[in-house]
Amino acid sequence: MAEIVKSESEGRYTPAEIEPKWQARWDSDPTLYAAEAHEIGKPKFYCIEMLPYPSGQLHMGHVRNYAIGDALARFMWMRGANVLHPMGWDAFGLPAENAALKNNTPPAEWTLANIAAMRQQMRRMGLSYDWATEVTTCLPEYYRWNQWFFLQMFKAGLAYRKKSKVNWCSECQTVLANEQVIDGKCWRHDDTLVEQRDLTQWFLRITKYADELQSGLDKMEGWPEKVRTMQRNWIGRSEGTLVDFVVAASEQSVQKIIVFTTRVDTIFGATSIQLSPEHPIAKSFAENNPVLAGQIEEMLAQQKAAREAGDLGAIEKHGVPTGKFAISPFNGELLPIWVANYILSDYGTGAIMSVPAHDERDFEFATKYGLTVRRVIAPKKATDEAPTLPFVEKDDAVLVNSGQWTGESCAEAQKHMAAFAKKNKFGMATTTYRLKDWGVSRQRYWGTPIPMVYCTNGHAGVEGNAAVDPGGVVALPESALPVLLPAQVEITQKGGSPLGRVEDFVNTTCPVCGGPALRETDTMDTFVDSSWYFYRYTDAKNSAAPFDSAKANYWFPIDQYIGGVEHAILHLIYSRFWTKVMRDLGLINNDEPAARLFTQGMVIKDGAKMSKSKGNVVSPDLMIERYGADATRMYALFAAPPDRDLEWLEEGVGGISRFLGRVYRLTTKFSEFARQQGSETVPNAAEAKLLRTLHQTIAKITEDFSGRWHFNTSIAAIMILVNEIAAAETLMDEGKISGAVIAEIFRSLTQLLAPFAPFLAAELWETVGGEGVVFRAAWPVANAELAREAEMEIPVQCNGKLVTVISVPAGSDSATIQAAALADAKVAAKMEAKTVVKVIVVPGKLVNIVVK
RNA sequence: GCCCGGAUGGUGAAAUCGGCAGACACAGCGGACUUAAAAUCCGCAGACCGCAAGGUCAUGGGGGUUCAAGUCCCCCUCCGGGCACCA
Repeated sequence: MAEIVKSESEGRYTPAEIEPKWQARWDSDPTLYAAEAHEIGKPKFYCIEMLPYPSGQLHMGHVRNYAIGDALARFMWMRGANVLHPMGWDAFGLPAENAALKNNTPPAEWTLANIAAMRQQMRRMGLSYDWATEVTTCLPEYYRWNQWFFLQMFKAGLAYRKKSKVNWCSECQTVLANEQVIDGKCWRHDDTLVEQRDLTQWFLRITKYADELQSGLDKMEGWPEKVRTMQRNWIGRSEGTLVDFVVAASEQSVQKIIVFTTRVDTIFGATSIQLSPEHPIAKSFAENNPVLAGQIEEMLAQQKAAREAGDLGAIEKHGVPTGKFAISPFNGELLPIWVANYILSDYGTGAIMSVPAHDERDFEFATKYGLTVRRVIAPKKATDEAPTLPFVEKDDAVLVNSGQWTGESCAEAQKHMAAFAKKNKFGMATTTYRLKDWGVSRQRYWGTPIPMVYCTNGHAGVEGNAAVDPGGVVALPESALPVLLPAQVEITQKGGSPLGRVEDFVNTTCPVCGGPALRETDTMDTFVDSSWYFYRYTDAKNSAAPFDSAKANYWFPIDQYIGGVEHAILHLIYSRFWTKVMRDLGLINNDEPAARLFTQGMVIKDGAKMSKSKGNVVSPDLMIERYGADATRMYALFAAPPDRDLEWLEEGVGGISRFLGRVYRLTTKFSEFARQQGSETVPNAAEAKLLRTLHQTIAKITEDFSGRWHFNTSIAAIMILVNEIAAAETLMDEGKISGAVIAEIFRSLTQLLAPFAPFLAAELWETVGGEGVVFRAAWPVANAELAREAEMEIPVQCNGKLVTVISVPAGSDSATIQAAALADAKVAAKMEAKTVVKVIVVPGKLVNIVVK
């Protein structure tokens, strides 16, 4: 064996030198992180982290998100997959306009400068993105396809205009989608109450897919249950029955009140009909009844106020009788018609049947106004006392006092009664949703122009408000795309769409008649941009189509999508919708965008989410400067499992940095041996021990990547390995560990580190003489034989309490273990003067001796 | 109100299938090296009692199942998140 050359002058670990060196090398090789041709025959792996808004600065939440995705992408490369790992910029949005106001910089300039800065930060982090596929949503080469999709949806009847109540944020000076209103406040301004305004706006018909969006969730096993639950709640599917109640003695034509109920089985217990104050029939009753009209106005005002306060539930229930009656089609009974402030016009039909005996709210209301309460549901098992009202159970309950349905279970009766209603043409089973169509118009500048014009010649058949809509709505032909966003725009907070003040933009010609026309001056919600961006990654330079279907079909669905849970309702529902639309347009084959979704936890400092307002922001740049990118990202993976919140402790980053320094020192010190291709010999005890830990570590990390993603324990395992190598340092110095073993240990260690600390791994791979790029070197395979322990430590308990730990040869059977346990001196002492009742031996785990 | 998470040392956490609770770190304490400090290395460390050997108590609380419970079952508390007069 060669003499060990000790190098006491080995260099210190200096990430500030190592990292820029490798960063420059990687930058100069555009193929390094590029996906390969589809024909390559490798399994594909599409790994994406959610694209950031280019605010100008990466924050720790980004670092954590990208550290997870980057580790996975690198691991998959090392496992031989064809990996697509792209990055892009969600570049339209209000902050650019705010910055423009503040700094007098055009939004485009501000945004592109931020992108350049953040791209550089990402490089500094050592993230493995294929920049050739970069997507920037504010560039015409991208947003022209938003416009193209909008035209396809318009043609398909999925994009339409309507006047309706919309959410208005006075701070943003724009309309918000329902999904952007959080507890009655703006998603960007949590101190700004959202107002309700009547405006004519563009909507996308997401409700057409409500059923599929809901049912698809059941099959999405690769998504967190939490996200699926949130989406289920949001879509709010509800199965029930529509029932027509005819207004008795209608003077004019027959008036029908259509009621939606999920409990048609309780209909014999209905003792009144309650209308929403906006209900057309309520309004018709008010026409000749000024008192009622005034009361309805009051209730409308209450609802508006409550809606804006974000707490509809807080309204005190209040109603007024109209003096009119409706006929129950099931028993011909006359029910008084009321108008009530707790009935919402935008859910169900805006009218309910009130069943006080079997509904909490109806009971409260009936009690307040002294309305009749009639019991029509009873527990299946008769009890001495009737249950207290309201009795809302429907399982193990049956109908009473309900005509021919008396005695049926609630579930049976619901089916039979809906069928009866349908047969007799006064109702039917139906499904309603809480989900509303997606309002996409924004009265802002920095977004995708909507490719529609209004012809001043007013083509026939188009409805519209003349003030807003001077003429007919005309879609531009595809050849007119892109509708470019004008560069010179005065940004003010004055309200109204900024584009409306750009005359060159507004005035155009009608593509149908050639006459003068006005352009739509609203822009699209930025969530349109992010609804399909990951398809564009697969063919980012395509100027003839949003993407090539063959390419998208190769890569989709996304194998792993990683991001924050804050997008559970917004981006993650919109992009599922967009996927289904694209599928129905024949562009793609997949029904869902992502096979697996992972939502990482937040980064916390001093017990609160990092934010400027709390002053607890830690800058990634500062961490990189002090400890290096490797230590920074490795800490983000080490400090907590990825799905939990992570407390940022700078001392912890220092600890990781020291650990990496130890790895660096040991590896460089023994690099001469690591370069040797030693011949296989039978390992001695110390060698076997090192190899055992190594192969256990390989097995553990490989498993962590494929299942639990608990990278904190993966990194802990690497630390254990390094601690053991350090403990064997003297033996290595003395030549008692063969060069072949040293080579295997250090090479594998370098590879195990590669997904977590890529800069150091690249440096050490060179040091140990590894061939090619470490991120493409085949991931080490755990050798079960080498990983096996020779001896097993078996705890011995007496009545469940630990007495001692014995050591037996690995693989010993129960009898051997039991004999060894009973032979132990400490065990014998414990059992003195006692009777052994039972001995439990779990091979490989423990022995428990039960004594009396 | 309904639905999803979560609660383990001074701190972040580990225990993957019911089998030694606290791996791996951070902070702390002690020591080596140093004129000194930093860096590095070695060691100690759940709480309580005890000089020690050792013992007792401990995974938010209370019950239960089991030879054995952080882990399973029942009830409760607190924290985070989602939905909510949704008929």
